[in-house]
Amino acid sequence: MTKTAMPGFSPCNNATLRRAARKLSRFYDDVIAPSGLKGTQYGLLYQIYVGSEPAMGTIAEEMVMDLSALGHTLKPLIRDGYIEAFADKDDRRIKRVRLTTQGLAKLEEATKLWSTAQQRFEDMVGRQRAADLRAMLDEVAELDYEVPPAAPSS
Amino acid sequence: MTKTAMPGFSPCNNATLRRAARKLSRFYDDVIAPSGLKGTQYGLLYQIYVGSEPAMGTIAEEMVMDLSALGHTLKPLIRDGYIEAFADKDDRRIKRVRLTTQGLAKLEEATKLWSTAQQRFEDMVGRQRAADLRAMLDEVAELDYEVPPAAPSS
DNA sequence: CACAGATAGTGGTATATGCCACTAATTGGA
DNA sequence: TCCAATTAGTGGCATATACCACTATCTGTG
Repeated sequence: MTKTAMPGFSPCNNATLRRAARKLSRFYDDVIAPSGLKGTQYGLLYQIYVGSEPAMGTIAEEMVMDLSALGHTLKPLIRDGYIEAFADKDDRRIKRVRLTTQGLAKLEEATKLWSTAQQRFEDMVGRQRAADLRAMLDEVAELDYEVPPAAPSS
Repeated sequence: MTKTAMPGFSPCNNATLRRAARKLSRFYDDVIAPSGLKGTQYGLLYQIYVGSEPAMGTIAEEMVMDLSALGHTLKPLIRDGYIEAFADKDDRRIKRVRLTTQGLAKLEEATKLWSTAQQRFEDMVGRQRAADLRAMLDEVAELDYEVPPAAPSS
């Protein structure tokens, strides 16, 4: 292996993406912090808000998140009274969630903070470039990767 | 608040970035899995490899990662014998790390797998677009956000 | 030299996320 | 109708990551 001096950070798309995510998350987290929410939690509340009492599986799919991970992440929000869960009327396997009154208030409070973070970020990179970046990232999140089986012999 | 139908996933740059990171990480993780490493661990081994017995603080800075987070992440790799730590000769506060023989072998093994993931990803989005994306993400990771103090009165 | 202040890491705690094994509920046949 | 296969979530466990409080070192200055 050769130790080549790299332009930028690393040629690895994954490492680069994660690195940027760490940095940007910290920024949004810092700005949203006064509300008591983390950026991820804000996003989750928002996603639940825009959905119509979405099922957990639906949210997981939209957020490209593992279902069990979503369950774990939801817990603090339920514990703090921002979200409530209930079984679907027709299919009791399905668990739906909605914001509580308190959750909606918290979302509105956090949205004000979020706006300043969003604004500041877009002021720095440019509104259009931010939109382009999001489009590219949406695409990455939607790709159909098909991991090749290790032994496709069978 | 108005529930507007959004193009793409969410207008939030942070949520979009994290979502893409989840998806891409799972892909790289899956491909690298046969080596027993996670994508993040691979990236860390690589970073240590290209550095010259880097100090933890240096790695944390390069990876835009919290120092304590790095410490936690390093533990399994040390436990498994891929990395070893030692105190800097001149400043005993500084802890440096290097790959063990085993760690180097593992890095080489994982690099073969990583290449297929990297290749497949770039085949899907295009080599140039991937490079553009990385450049944009590098920029995001390097931005100087300056969170405004809540009470800038002083 | 002594000490206040700055630096580098550690450990604890909490959220973020994923995989796996398992349970509950539903559904599609035979 | 009844059971095998499928679907939706849960709980346990492990890594990823952050912040905070604390310890161990250095360093600059009187």
